[in-house]
Amino acid sequence: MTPAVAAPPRRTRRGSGRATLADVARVAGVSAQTVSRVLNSPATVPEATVNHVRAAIQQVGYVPNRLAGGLASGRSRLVAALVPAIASPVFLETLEALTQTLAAHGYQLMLGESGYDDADEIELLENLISRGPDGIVLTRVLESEAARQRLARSGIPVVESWDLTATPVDMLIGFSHEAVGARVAQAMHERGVRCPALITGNDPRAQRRRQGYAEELARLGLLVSAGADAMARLPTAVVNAPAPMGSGRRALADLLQRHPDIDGVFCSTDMLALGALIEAREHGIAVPDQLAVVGFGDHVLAADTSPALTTIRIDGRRIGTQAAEWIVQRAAGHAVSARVQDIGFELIVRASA
Amino acid sequence: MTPAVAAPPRRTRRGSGRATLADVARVAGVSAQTVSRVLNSPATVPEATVNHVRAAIQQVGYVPNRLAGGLASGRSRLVAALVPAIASPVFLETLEALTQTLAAHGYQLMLGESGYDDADEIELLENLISRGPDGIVLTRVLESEAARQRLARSGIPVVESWDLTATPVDMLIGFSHEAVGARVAQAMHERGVRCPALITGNDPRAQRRRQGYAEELARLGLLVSAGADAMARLPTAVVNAPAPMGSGRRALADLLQRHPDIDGVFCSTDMLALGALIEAREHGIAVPDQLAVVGFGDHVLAADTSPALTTIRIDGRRIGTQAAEWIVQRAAGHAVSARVQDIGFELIVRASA
DNA sequence: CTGAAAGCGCTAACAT
DNA sequence: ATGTTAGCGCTTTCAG
Repeated sequence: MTPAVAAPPRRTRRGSGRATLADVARVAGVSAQTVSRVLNSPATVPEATVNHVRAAIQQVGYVPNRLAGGLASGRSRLVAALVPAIASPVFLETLEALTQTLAAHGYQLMLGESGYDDADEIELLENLISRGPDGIVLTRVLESEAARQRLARSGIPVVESWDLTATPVDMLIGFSHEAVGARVAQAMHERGVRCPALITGNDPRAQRRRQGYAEELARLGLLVSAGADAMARLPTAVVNAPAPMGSGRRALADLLQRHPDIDGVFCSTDMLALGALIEAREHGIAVPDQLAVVGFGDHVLAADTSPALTTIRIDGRRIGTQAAEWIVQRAAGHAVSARVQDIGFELIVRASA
Repeated sequence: MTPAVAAPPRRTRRGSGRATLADVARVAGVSAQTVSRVLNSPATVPEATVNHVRAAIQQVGYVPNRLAGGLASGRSRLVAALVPAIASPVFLETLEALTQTLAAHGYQLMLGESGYDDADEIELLENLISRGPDGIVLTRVLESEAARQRLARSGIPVVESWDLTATPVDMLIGFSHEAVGARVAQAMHERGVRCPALITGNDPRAQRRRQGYAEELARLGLLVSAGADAMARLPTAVVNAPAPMGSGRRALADLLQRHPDIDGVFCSTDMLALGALIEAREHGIAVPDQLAVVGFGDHVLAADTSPALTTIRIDGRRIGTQAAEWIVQRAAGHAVSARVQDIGFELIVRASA
């Protein structure tokens, strides 16, 4: 009897049970490396080998583990998106275009919700960064300096969007909210509105539209009351964002009471504008003849209200598509041609103004 | 001169440049394992060590790499959600609750868009699975057998939702679409509707609501035309899903032409119901006196239309929260108490019916 | 064109 | 209570 030789202590950690590259390699009779090449750069492998390996992949039902791939390559093919509120419809087109474009390139979207305050923003960013995303898309510009620095330091490609700023962290695609306000002011003027008013949410970007609107109205001589500060002279109702339709109704009722002679109102979202339309009808005020109403966002309902809503349209899909393409390019090591893009906006003239 | 000894070939691969566990360990003068424990199970480490290590973490600005952690532990703390269409508002509350609940447990959501056809479903699932999610949430039940098997085989916890089925892949939370239809039929009956009609999308679940509605109406003796097939006897307009409001307007116009005497209409979405409300007004038909209108979904606008919309409310947030909790429990190795949950629905009676 | 070795950053298993 | 070792499954690097 041969003396029993103690087997070396075996630390066993069994894997997931799923087939691995090595399993495929064994079946195909090649090295793991070759299988990896077939998967990632088939052009560098002879066609016969490619086919042979692909058959083995099928046979063992291999699904790559991209966590492992990401760890080894430093490219996770994951992109993080941060939105203020998922349930808000504004960014849906952007999210959708982002997801679709990323998917077309083999990337996957991770979704984070930041809320409207900056409080936990850093923590959330940290959490997303810990997943090693190849890019981060924000549907706003970063305001907190801490968050800006944190992101800049991370070296991860960042796209800020839905706004413009002189100091983007990295890439930027959006439009000028001040210009939107000014454009609506001009439209009011062209329509012959004499006493324009405003219903607006209290979020920073709506406030910037408010400013552009008030200043352009002042320039056009459409602010009747006296004073240097255009915003103070404009009949205005401010509501909490995100504002439901009911807020628009109450806001218009309030405005009409305080300023019975208003004959035009710019609403900072279509939702508010819908409320205004309904409230106007209740008051027997004809839209657009007695009151011109302009919204913002070109909500799906805007074309179907009666009267149909005149509004500002932003190409949210384009923002998502461009953000995705920038990030994919960067991840592929290519430089991005333009890092800042102003996509403007469009005034959609319908019946309400 | 000492003979030059060839240095052993050095395969160098520099990492990301970010601080690692080992860096923290070096600074703190402990092993990497201890740092890991401080991060993942601080209760097992003396407080003094915890504080000491935390200071080192701060000092080097360490952010864990969860790709690596996920690979090593087999738990990615990533959950995949698959929705038919991101831009559709129906699942937003669910998505939001899901994201929030997962975030509270340190998990992150990956979002996938399946479209309304099953074509690329498997491919998309494969893609998500390759990321090693700790769970998959579907806002539907899986219909394709291939996809069901694929998921069952994967061993990943799966939650199907927004529907019920006798054969869930794994966990299930939803409600009966047939029961919704039947409940609306009863409501029509209680209101004294004599000639009920239907405007419906052509998606499978709307069709099941249609069936429940038609059968209950037949039982109540509210289908005037003769025949055995309840669905065939119900005045119905079918539109393509996802249906915009305009489809509802056209559908009602069409119905009124074909069946001038209808006095109640169930719309398979609130969006269609809004269109019906508007079209009724154009025709000078009083809602609810001449025409009762019931929607589905309790859209944010439903309470603010005039007249306010009677509709069916589904607790989408609850679905998201429960799905997240189930998956987190499973990932923690706990068994889940109930694998199937019927959350029912609520008829919200407002002015339109 | 193909393969072997090394290592991505972390955690599980074992040992002290 | 803490450390050591051996992977997780893949890709990069280098050698043929």
